[in-house]
Amino acid sequence: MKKIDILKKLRSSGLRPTKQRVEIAKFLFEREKTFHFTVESLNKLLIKKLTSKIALATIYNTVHAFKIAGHLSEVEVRGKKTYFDTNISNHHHFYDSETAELIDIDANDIIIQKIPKAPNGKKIKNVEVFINLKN
Amino acid sequence: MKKIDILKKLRSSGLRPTKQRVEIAKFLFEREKTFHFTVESLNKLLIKKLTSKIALATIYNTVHAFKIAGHLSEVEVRGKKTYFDTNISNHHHFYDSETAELIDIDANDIIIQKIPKAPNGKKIKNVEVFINLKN
DNA sequence: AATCTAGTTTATAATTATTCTAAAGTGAAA
DNA sequence: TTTCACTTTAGAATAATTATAAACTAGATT
Ligand SMILES: [Mn+2]
Ligand SMILES: [Mn+2]
Ligand SMILES: [Zn+2]
Ligand SMILES: [Zn+2]
Repeated sequence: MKKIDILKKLRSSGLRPTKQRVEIAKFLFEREKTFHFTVESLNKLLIKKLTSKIALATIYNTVHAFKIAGHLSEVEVRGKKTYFDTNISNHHHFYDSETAELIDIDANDIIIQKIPKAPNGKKIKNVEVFINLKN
Repeated sequence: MKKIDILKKLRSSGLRPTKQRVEIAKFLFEREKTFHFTVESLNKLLIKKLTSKIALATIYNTVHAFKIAGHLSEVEVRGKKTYFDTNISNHHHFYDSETAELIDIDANDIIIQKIPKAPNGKKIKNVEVFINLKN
């Protein structure tokens, strides 16, 4: 992912490209594979990577803006912390509760044959499949 | 659900049948249909139904004990509060974010035709399907 | 370049769901 | 009745998140 794309992600999220935001955006989006994280885990990784630390509030604000702009999605995981996902396409997850780790499942790797119709007056927005793992 | 079953639920959860616990258990389990709730919503309903109010800590403790004993299950819903479910069988949910309401889907009403195999050394514990609704 | 200003970062406070604590209450058994 | 382990309860503690407000910065304007 090029610098110009990083700047585009920031601007399309209504964020001016400050030093902190560029660091966060580069860390999130300059990678090949999906990245699943909580604000806490992201913060720890940023501390390891950077020389100066970024205030938690800035990380919360930036992540939130990316989520609103659709550059990050939120994954519902049992527990108190919110999980975010750099994969914003429609997809599913394995969840390994031993390691608290999420693993992507491509939408095409799950085929649902039968599904009930939505309740009266409602439509289906999306279908999320969550596969819990054990050892 | 008979009084004897209520007492059985309490005892099998390691709880002595006190006045408060019996009230909570009757409210949760003496009903035909599935009941989805948060501790906050349960508390509000109990206040309406009962003359004396039960301490929040008692509600938390009792619900937690029922969950540990397997008499309640926990449903993962986007948001900060924990949702509980009197339906402890394997099943799925519609979620209406407008009303913050869960609706049960019988396990037999969803058939998954294709599913990826679990990662190395792991097995599938269970599969949860969550269908988000819109208007 | 110096100035200006809206937007930003940060430390800290506030909020909220949940859990903990410790003091007072209860009830079955001795 | 007395006892004592178990309970309830109000309030304190905790943890994730959001809000606040003062100091700072990036760009735009002179
Ligand atoms: Mn969660
Ligand atoms: Mn949740
Ligand atoms: Zn994902
Ligand atoms: Zn249910």
